[in-house]
Amino acid sequence: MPRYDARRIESKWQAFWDEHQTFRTEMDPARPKLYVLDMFPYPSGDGLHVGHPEGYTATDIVCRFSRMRGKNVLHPMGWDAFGLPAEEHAVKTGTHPAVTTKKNIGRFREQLKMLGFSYDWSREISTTDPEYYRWTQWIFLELFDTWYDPDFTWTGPDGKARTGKGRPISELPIPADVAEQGEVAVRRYQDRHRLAYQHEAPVNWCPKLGTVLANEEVIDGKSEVGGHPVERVPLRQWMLRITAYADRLGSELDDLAWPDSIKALQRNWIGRSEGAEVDFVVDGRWLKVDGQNKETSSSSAINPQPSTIDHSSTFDAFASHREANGFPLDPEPGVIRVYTTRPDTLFGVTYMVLSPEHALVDAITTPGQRAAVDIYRKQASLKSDLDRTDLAKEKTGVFTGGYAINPVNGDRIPVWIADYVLASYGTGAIMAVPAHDERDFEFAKTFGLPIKAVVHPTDDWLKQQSAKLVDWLGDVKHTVEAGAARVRGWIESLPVSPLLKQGMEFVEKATQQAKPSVDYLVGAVRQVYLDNAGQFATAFTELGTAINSGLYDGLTTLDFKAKITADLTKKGLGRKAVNYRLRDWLFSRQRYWGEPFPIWHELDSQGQPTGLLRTDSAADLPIILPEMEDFKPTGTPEPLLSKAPESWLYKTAADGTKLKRETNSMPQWAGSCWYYLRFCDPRNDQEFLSPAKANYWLPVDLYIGGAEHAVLHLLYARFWHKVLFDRGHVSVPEPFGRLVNQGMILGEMEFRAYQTTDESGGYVSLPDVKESGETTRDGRAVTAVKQTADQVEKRGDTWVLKDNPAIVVDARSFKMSKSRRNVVNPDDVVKDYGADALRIYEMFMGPLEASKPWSTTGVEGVYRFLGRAWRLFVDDKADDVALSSAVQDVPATEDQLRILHKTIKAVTEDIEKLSFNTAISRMMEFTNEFTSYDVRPKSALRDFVLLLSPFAPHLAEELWELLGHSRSLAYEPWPTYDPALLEESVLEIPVQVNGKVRGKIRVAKDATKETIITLGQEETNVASHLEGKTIVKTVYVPEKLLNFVVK
RNA sequence: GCCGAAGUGGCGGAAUGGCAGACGCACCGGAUUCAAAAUCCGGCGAGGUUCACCCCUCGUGUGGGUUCGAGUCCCACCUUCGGCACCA
Repeated sequence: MPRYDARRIESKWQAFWDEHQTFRTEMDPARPKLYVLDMFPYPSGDGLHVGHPEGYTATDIVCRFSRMRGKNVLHPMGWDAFGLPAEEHAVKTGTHPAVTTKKNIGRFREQLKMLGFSYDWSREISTTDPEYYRWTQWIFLELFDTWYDPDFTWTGPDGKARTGKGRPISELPIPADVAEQGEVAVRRYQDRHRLAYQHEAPVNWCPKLGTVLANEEVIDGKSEVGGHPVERVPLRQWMLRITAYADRLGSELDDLAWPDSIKALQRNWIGRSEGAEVDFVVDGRWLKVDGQNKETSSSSAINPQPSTIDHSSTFDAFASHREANGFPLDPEPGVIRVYTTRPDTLFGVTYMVLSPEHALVDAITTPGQRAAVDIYRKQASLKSDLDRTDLAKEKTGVFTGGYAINPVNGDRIPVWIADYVLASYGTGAIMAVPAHDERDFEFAKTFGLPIKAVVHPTDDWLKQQSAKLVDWLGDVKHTVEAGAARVRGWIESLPVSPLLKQGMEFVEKATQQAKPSVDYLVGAVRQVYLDNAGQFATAFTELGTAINSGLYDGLTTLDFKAKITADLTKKGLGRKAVNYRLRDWLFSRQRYWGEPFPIWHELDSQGQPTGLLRTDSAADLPIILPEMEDFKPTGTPEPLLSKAPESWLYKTAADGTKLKRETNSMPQWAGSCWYYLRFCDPRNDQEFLSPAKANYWLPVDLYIGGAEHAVLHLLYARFWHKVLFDRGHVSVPEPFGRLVNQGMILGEMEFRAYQTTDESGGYVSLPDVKESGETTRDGRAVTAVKQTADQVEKRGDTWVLKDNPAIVVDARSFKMSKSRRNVVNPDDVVKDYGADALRIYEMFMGPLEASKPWSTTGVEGVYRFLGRAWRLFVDDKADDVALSSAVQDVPATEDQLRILHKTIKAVTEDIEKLSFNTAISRMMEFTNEFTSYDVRPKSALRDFVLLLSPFAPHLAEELWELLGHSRSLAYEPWPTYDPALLEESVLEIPVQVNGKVRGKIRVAKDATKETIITLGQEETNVASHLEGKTIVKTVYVPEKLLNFVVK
């Protein structure tokens, strides 16, 4: 009984592919290449998840298809194997992370082979392999050896002209005053300019656990394990200067064949904004001595005497100095530099805010305010980023007592500190324009600061603000005849704000003169706005026309911005500036299981670091992780590697300098940033990648993976790639030409009814349950109880309990998770239905990019399809596996050829579009049709096997062998279709009357339009709809449709 | 709040502006079988009408619009999901 036996067939062909190295790939300049890549998996101890095979099957189909179309396909797989879980396992059990990792990789590899993916396994790599991380360290040295020259113009090997380039540190110009100070000063100067540099940055230190935590281990300010409080403590860190590349990372997205949504996500993350930097001199802090500016003495700063200082002369001195000397690279002491995207609102500045960490805070604070300022700064420093944003929406801040001078009009502006201004963005200081910025508006309202409108709002905005007035306009119109008194009474009856009241009074006046209209209302609201913009609920932050801005009045926002930026530049008081939301990349971790840095710290005679660095040479690489047995945290924020053996930690250089090794390790991103490069040349022990292979294989033509990597991994990899590009190691500017994000596979649909937890245990309808799902709207605790599909039914748009239709239940699919116990294990699916069924099911579920819920019965459906395909060839009632007698060497009939060629066309085009679900349904249709034939031409079935092979490769190879072939079909030419065979000799044309189908006619393919129209009119049902009407127009779409328009 | 994606039968989904619901699941009926499983054949949006075939009305989140014709294009809105969130 040779039923379709997936297990037998699949293990047979997996062994065959392994033995014959069917998918081994070599570079071949004579053939076109295709590089198809899956996102690098982390080999977790849980093994493969059903989400993995989704993207992997998609790429595998493309690869198998492309090989058959003559492409030289690179399709590799490897392991992103450094990372926390293996290390945590080591802390718990003492098992070395390398051991755990090796075991997990073994399991993953076995599972992937079980699914029949056509990887070139000879290229397998793991980031944890010293022969791999040797080159990760080498790339770090390249980053360390590079500085970014933003003004360098050049044309790359891609033929595109660029401004800005990563250049060798040896080419960094050293300013004369630095050079004068000697070699140490020069080295420190260079270190400040490298793409890899050191910086004090906060880490998540958890005193209770005695360890530093990664960001993903911190949830809501508490440790993920144990829920202990986490502190932010500053620690010396390695940073990568990704911000230098922010502009190119943004602009070079344009040419990539990536989903627009992912591009938008990256642009959003980079967050480029254009504006201006403007300098405000602090009142009383500018003294001109002998033509040179000099800060007033610190004593006068502490004891300023505003009464004796003529602040206009402060500003005059400052302004004339700037007029002569221009805008300096860094502001002078006593000058606050702000960044703004709205320089057109400079006339509306009513206060300024420094971030609590700003360097000028101390100097500017007056004695009277010092205590308050110090307390506030202390509080701000204890708050985590989270406290500063989510939890604390209320604006807080303290006045410093100091003032600065507005450069456009000489106004004296109070300077505050507040934590809504971030030290790490822009210049860490802002000019506040409460009338036209939402945050400033809230702050000003909280602290009673003036709000001065300098942009005339649009009518649309005024209308919106007066939405209630506009709504009532209709009533006003109707009541106007009744007289102003009645309007007045009506106004009095409303719960009005001062704004409304004033607006209404205006309306009332208007009604006495003419018919009221929206224009009157807008006029009223405008009047109120100009009178006091602070009365409104929100600030006007859109573009408008300048008011209260001196000579600039009447300019549009855009014109104003351009003009004032130019004017400020001329006076040396400001300049155009660009800022990014993107921050530099914190590149070090305090962990064991990561790549060691190839860096040494010089020590002085006391054994203390001098701050000077040395690197290992490329020849010293790899720097192997030290052997350690104890992976317990150090108990301090010190990295775990500081517990490494002395011999690993220390050495003495040839010149006698004592050196200590860097004890931070690299983050998991490091290895996954460049693995796609190594796959091109995985065993090269001379270079990270040979230029010939790079030129042949790069870029990756198709990259498929989950959207969770849409921002970080893809941005980091692009950044490294661009540095390697600038340094001449790769010749294409972008790593991934085409990117596709697979959607998430959710658990099976669940129905859940809510029940109260008290003894009554009554059901509660879904709308009565709070969004948290824990209590009802009136506060009773509830719990969700799973219902089976036959306990519920659909009523209208909602699902309800069959027994109690008043109770609406929750019907949805959830993300698969261990805690929810809805995880589907691919091993089980393969055991029950086979790898081919799993592959086809995952592709048949829906569009690749969409999220979709798992369905076990759906797997059974495609399994049945494979059984049908099998029985197309094999008589399952025979004793042996042999071709069915229905399969014969006869020519295919016209109908059969048409079906076959339609299928070839559809499947080919669908694979090209990555529309696998529709390709599969076309093959199902073919199978259904051919099942009904008692005689099945071998030639047609042969082509069908080839079409099926990318989707169900095991079954296809087996059938191919049954058809009498001795070689694998992996490199058989892909079937082609003959357009002439697609056409039917008789067409069926739907006939519409006024756009509604009223009948169908069958006509010969070559029938004339006239014949078709006549036949259409004669069709019985059509004729009945035409009766008594006049045809005013006849629309005929050739071979598609006929439509009569009648009256 | 901002940005992005998506709303089509009981379910997953299909449809270059041209017959809405291909294909699959579930369900129903029939054949085969001693019986069942498996398999094969057929039906399957809602309502009306009809012995039946037919035919009619409604129907792609809501409301408008463009068009001979809209799931598809335009405008406004609602809901769900994902991302960002004091970025000046």
